[in-house]
Amino acid sequence: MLYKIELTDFFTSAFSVDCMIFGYEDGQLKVLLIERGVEPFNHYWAIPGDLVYPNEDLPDAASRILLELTGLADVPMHQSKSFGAPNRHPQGRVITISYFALIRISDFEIKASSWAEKAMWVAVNDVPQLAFDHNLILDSTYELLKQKLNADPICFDLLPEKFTLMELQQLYEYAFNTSLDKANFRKKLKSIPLIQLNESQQNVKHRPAKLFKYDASAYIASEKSDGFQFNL
Amino acid sequence: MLYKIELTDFFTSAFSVDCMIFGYEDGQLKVLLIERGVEPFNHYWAIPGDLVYPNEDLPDAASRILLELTGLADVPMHQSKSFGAPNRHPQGRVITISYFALIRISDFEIKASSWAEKAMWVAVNDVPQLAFDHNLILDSTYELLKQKLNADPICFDLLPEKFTLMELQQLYEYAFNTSLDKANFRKKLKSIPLIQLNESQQNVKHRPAKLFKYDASAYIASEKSDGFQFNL
DNA sequence: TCACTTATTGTAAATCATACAATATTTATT
DNA sequence: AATAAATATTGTATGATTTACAATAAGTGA
Repeated sequence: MLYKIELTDFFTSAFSVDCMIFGYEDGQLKVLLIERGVEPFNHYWAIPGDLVYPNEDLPDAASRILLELTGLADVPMHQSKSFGAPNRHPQGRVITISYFALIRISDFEIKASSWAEKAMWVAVNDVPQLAFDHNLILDSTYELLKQKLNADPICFDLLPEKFTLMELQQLYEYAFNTSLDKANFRKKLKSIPLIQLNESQQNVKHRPAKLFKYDASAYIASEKSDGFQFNL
Repeated sequence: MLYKIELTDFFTSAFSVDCMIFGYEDGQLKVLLIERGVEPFNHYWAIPGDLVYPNEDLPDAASRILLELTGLADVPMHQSKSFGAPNRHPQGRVITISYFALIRISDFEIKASSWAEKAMWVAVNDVPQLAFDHNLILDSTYELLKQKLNADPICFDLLPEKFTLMELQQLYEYAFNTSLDKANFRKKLKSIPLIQLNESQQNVKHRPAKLFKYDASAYIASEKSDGFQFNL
């Protein structure tokens, strides 16, 4: 490390990055939280985050947090809102830039980093009171995530590589707290390039569903509207 | 002022707010830029911005910039992205949180604040090379603005209070660089509460169009979808 | 009054959304 | 092996929305 950093240097004014890690498991959209072990807000659950290093770009700081906690690298980071109310941190002025990442829970185990022992997946509809203004950050980020789920094919980052159409539908049903018609949902999916595999679900006690893969390159190739839509 | 602030205090690490002020005039969507009078980037055009004061919340800083430059208060501020590349500011680590506001150009004159003498409205499609990473900031904010123009009825913040449907259409045509069918555009507008006034355009050398007002309270009353749409 | 220009409304075809029904395919049970 | 149960998958009819284009209306200026 090139810099010797004292806490007192940060706490005249500092910036942090908070990183919400979303995953999908057991039919629920979940976010990875950690239990704080120090004051302030000792023993509160919180969004993982850290101060930004002097020579570190913001997305790099967010990726670092993700890596330390999950061991995952090369995951796209989505910037969410920034928060800077003067008293949001009791010990000084800290502005935080929030990010979120979507990962496949099955792809990894929570890593044994310093915080990671106290990490927990929590369903987004079941989040407790968090440290600082973290409920505010999480709520507004969840709203942004929902917007992006409607606008971009990022749902596939949450699902296993091979998934059934029903799993895809249930992800949307959970995220938007709604219920969708199976037949009509499949018709909407026709606008998205999915590859049907010659494989089926295993170990279900009924007719198994076909597995599908998302064809990202085909999606990129088909240039999307990008223009006027007007859904006021 | 409660705080004595030295530049050297800010420039170990500091946060700033940049505030893009959009207006609509002469059929063009424009943004208010200022010419810098100091190094670095002396004589470059830039997005108006300032360091955030120690006890100031971020939207307040953005509103302060808007007020100083235009004399307008109580204008909703929309948060855009934050930028923090380590070398984006040659004199130190400055993370900026960007905001934008939509105003009616006709409502005001540029105020004679310290910067304001060098302020200029520039069409968003005709922005020169700017100081720092301000082109990046402006481009990503314009994208965000377009998204919001499709999702929320904020277009009316740009138009005069009384406007013709053709003016509204031309705003969208300019913003999305497209051309729209007049008849079909009006059908889309049926989903938005507009009040037709008993007034018409003045001083045009052809049949004058009827003037309309936007009925914001009626829009709020009609709860909007908020849910699943899926425009992938 | 008439030509001109733009505003405004209308209409038919195509496309998409919705609700629901029907069929298909597998597992579990007899 | 036949059948029931459960879910997957496809189909269809209706209505709503979008689209392209045409027709009509209502001002201005000569």
